[in-house]
Amino acid sequence: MSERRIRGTRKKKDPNAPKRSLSAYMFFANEQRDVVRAENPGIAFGQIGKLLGEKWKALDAAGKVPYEAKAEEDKKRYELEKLEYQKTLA
DNA sequence: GGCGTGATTGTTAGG
DNA sequence: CCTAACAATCACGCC
Repeated sequence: MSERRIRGTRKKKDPNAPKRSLSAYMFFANEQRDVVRAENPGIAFGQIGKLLGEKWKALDAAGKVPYEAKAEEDKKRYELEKLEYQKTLA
């Protein structure tokens, strides 16, 4: 039953809440957003979302590499904040 | 020792 | 301001 808790009501979890990190999608979306939207002037968000996601994997495992790479480095970013958060929280 | 959970991340668009 | 598809994530805490 792991239905990704559809973001209905974000609840607080930690006092400092370091917030995890981004995902490969976020980095990929960062580039697609201006690209996809540029090719789809006036496209509705609902369509972009789908069209974006299908293309996301549609490109190539190596294509997402750069995004993955950033996702990994971003994680480290969160890793640090969370570490500091734990220490400061404790 | 292995497990599941929840929380979060960012984009788009419009009322 | 918020939500919803789209996807990944993945660290955290726990017995």
